[in-house]
Amino acid sequence: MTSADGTVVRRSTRQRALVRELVGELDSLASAQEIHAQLRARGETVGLSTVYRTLQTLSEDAEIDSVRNEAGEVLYRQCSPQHHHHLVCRSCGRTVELTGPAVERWAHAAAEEHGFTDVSHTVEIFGLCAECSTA
Amino acid sequence: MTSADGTVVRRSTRQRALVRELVGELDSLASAQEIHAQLRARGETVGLSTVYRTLQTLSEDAEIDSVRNEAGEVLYRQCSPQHHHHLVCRSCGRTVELTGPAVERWAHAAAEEHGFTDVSHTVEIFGLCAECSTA
DNA sequence: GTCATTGCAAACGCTTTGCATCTGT
DNA sequence: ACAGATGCAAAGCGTTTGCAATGAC
Repeated sequence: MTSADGTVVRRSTRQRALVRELVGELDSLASAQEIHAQLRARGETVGLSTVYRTLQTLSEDAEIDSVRNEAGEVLYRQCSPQHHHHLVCRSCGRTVELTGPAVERWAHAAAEEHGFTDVSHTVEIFGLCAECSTA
Repeated sequence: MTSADGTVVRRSTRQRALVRELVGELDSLASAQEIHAQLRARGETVGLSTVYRTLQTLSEDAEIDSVRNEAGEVLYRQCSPQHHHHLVCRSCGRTVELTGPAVERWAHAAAEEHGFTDVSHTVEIFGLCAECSTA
């Protein structure tokens, strides 16, 4: 349901707190399955579907970011509130946040030039980080 | 296997020709399933797995481009040989090719600055095209 | 007490693969 | 004839969902 101001009501449960906490500690993008595995590794008992559902709602509520990797998996991470993009290591998942006003401008200019409205864009850079390059 | 110069050998079959032809006629991105459906609609008999495999090899051979949409499906389209990006209409699927040397430079510079190697990037702009905006 | 949330197992949708057959070379 | 290509059905894989039980409010 939704409360008076239109905000969706979310109950605070043990599972939700666990997922939020773990995502907050991440220093790289992680899939729902990895997050679930890490929680279980800590001895916590959380259902996989609960992790999926929680990550979805957290993402909807803009508490966390989600991107799709080249393999089609959805990866999550808690990020800075401002708009930005990611530099992602294909091997270890480490991420670096990038802000690129130039890219934003380019995207909007290109879109408007072709009469497009309601523009959004995706920019992801994948590569091997320094560590994974040498390993 | 591979021929002397390392190029992968591809036999020219009826199915391969059909897929290549249909993709060549596309004016928007299409999934393997859509391509398969269109071929069948024309009365052609091609197996779905053959379409998948053919699109993969065409993509490997750089004859066609592939991108993953927000739903996680892989979409294909025949494109100009040079590196470029897409401006895609969320409503009708129409695409416009964009070349943005500035973006390429930005992506590579950002990656190298952080010690990343073997860099690739994805830049997709989604919006509503002029027609779909007014409709 | 209500109703969101949970957890399991089953279902889903896209894609890949095993394997016997077919076919380009 | 050899080895790639095909097509079917089955498997894979990440993700979603139905449903009864649980727990937050």
